[in-house]
Amino acid sequence: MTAEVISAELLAVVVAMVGDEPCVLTLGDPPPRLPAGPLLPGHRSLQAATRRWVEEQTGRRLGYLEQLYTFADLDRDGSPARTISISYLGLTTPNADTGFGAWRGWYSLLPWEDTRTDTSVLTDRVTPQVRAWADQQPSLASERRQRCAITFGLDGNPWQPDLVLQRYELLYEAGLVPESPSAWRRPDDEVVPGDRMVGDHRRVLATGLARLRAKIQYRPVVFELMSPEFTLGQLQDCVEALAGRAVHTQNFRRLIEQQALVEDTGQVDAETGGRPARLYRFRREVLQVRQAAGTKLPTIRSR
Amino acid sequence: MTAEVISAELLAVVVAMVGDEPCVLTLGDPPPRLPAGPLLPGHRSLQAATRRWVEEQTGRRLGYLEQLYTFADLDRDGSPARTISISYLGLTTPNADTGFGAWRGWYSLLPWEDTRTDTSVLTDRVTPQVRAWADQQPSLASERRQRCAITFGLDGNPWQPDLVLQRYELLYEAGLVPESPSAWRRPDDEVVPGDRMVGDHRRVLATGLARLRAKIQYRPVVFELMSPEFTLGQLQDCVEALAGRAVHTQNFRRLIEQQALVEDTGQVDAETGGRPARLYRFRREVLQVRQAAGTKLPTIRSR
DNA sequence: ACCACTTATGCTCCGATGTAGCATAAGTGG
DNA sequence: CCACTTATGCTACATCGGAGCATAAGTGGT
Repeated sequence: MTAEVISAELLAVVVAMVGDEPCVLTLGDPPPRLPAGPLLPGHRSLQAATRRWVEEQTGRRLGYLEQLYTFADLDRDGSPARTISISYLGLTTPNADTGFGAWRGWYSLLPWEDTRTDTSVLTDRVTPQVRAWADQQPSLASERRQRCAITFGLDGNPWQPDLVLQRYELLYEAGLVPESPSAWRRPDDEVVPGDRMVGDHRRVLATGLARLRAKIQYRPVVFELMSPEFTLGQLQDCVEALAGRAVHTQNFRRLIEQQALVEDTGQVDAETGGRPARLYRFRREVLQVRQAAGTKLPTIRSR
Repeated sequence: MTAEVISAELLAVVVAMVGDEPCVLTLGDPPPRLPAGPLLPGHRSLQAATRRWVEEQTGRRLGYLEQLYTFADLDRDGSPARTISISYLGLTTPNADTGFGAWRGWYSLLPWEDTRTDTSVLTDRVTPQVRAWADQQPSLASERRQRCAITFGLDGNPWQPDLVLQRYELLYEAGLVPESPSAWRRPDDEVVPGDRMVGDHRRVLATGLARLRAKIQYRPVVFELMSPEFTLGQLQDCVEALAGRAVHTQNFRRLIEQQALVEDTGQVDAETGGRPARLYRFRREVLQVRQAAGTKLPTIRSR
């Protein structure tokens, strides 16, 4: 009974805003994959190893980086040798975009998660399939219906943006994503829309998205995705893109201001298409003080 | 450049309430250690492996179990071969206590974290040492002072219960815990009180405690530590023990009731030493609905 | 029986916070 | 000059959270 021989791999979900779209850094295709690499003897720490691999494979330096989750189920891929995957979430800006790899929109990979303006993907392509799955097995129907209603916000339940992972897992279980074994060779129209990724990378992406959506509610991490100076409108767009939903503008501004998260630069951006907006800068000092207190976001406007 | 050969180990922080004391399951001594074991080929998943090892080593079945963090820094111990440690947080009740291992009070291991009634450890033994460390290097003093003030709630900053890990790490850096290399052979009175553990297990414990304190604020996990029926007073004691601080009783009750987390059993417990208390039962149904909404706790009574 | 003390429970006051909407400012392109 | 866009200021109102007062119903002691 000796310990299993194992190799460990680092997996990075690197997020940046490209225009109005939240994107993830991917390599190769099709299907695309996340930057990843094995843990080597020279690596000092897991975090350092992740930084190195991302830099080597994509030519990009990461700023913010936090550990996400460690996966090691036996059936992750077909192979008998087990790989432990330690995943990280990184945040950057797409500036100086000289690297390799492609910024791919989150919502091309998980389209049902974008409920900012158009919920037709959700209501037309996902919800019906999910409901059908629930009713498929009469003995489980009531339990499944409850679960669907909560994770997808059906039957009067609220849509909860940060249940990303629960939604993906339900779709996987239901065989509604092509990665699922039970979706083997299902035709495209019996499957939910959204580009697939290598292995379980789409699940890892969902884990990252879930974490990020949860985190922006209590830590000022949004600013890691902004350029040094920005208007409150841009900041709001960013938050809305991440959360996948619209926010009450006036309340958003008040909240940001009263928390003293930003300071006025005295400059204005006239390129807004409307009244020029003031430019602000993130007050990095608050990172010290706000270890716990965090950014609060106004809860979401009902439409 | 092949992948490093590695073994992976599961580490469990298993928590239960023994009387009024929150405890962690430990083995051996001195110094005590957390239940742990290598990942073996037969293990289906990391979580299953953790369950097995805990059961085998302590004779206890776990209920709630969630992944905490994965450690793999090169300098974790002296050895050149790297071990990846994947830590889990488990919650149980100490019922049917037939197993091996000892329930050891959190606060014998991290005494400064208990600010429920007596803060003398903190104010007499920890704060002065921490302050001294900050002032030790004039060039870093201002930065360090800020950090100390925030993590330990000095100079008007609020005490934040869930900064457990930050506090431990500061003490470690400052050489104020005997585990720290820079505390090598320091006499006991130049070190902060609290029993040490094997390796970095005390850091892992701090990670678990931090997670738990954060989590009880937004998920109804406290109930995993309660027996099936309990009074609101017992529930409050449990929360206070976990958070390490006192809570306003009336507000606590209001909060629990208005969230409909519990239901009245119709019975009473006359053993309270005062007016008999109603017995309640956790409404397991809410686990479904409350995936995100969570238990809110009233913030803390000022004394 | 009465008293001091303990825990349980009900209720109110008030300030902070969050939600929603109205109104105005200052640009753009026709 | 007008219609439209985005930015920004302000207010009314509901809800929530924090703190305290008051009462209920047990205990043990004299």
